[in-house]
Amino acid sequence: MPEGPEVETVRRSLAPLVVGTALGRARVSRLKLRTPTTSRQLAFLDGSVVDEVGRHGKLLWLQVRSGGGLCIRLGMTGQLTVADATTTPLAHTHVRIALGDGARELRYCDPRRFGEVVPFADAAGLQAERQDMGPDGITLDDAGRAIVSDGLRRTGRAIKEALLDQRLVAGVGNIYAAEACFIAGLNPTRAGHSLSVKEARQLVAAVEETLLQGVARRGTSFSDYVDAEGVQGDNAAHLWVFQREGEVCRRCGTVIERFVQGQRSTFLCPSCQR
DNA sequence: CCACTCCTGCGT
DNA sequence: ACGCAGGAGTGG
Repeated sequence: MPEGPEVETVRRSLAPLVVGTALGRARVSRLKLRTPTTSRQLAFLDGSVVDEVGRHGKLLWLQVRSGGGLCIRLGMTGQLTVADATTTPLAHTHVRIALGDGARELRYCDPRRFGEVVPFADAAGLQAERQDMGPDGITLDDAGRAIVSDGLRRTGRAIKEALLDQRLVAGVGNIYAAEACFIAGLNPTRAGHSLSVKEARQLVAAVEETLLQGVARRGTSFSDYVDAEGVQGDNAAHLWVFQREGEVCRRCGTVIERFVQGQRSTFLCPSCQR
């Protein structure tokens, strides 16, 4: 569920709740996440103070003073929240880590268990988790923009599938890939190498625009997604095409179409997108 | 490149 | 009962 903007919203809402706070004991359920993690593996965090909450693409991490920490990938249904420790956790809460004096705790809930909570020992360990990711789409600089637009023009893949590849640009998922293609006026099935230089640049600009809009609206919530305080985002009401099959294009009035591309749903306006 | 897999839950 | 869901890896 969560893409870059949702993860960034979690990061921003989580940071003030945990930075400068000591982590306590971690409790992990027996049900396995995509990468299994045990309470034992998280024991080294007990007593360390959180220095930073970071993000690159859809990867989120908490770094403690020793330089170690915790990487979190939210998968499709992950929620990372801070809650009063006396409240009953949601079903499918797999990890609970006490905060400060223990009145509150950090909770990772993930019904489908496609996400993961993985410890890292030091800066090199964190770097290893970030290994194969391209530049972060929310914080692109000129060099990053060039890497992404050049990468698009070099691939024979369909542009929407290319945008979903985290090695090209990190943080774009199924919602924002479809939205970026709409904003750029490009059919998602266009091959990357069919793009002119200008079209590739427009697509990169559209990726940035849609991701930044998502952040500004605190994420897109259809069902599961909430920030660290349990608050939903407002972006769903502002989408151009995603999940709007059969509705009319907000720009031209043509009926939005849905089809399957790379085993994922894609949406487009057949008249705005060529 | 494609199909399939890991899971649960919800809407039709 | 079935199709579908915001992710990502694997194996053919």
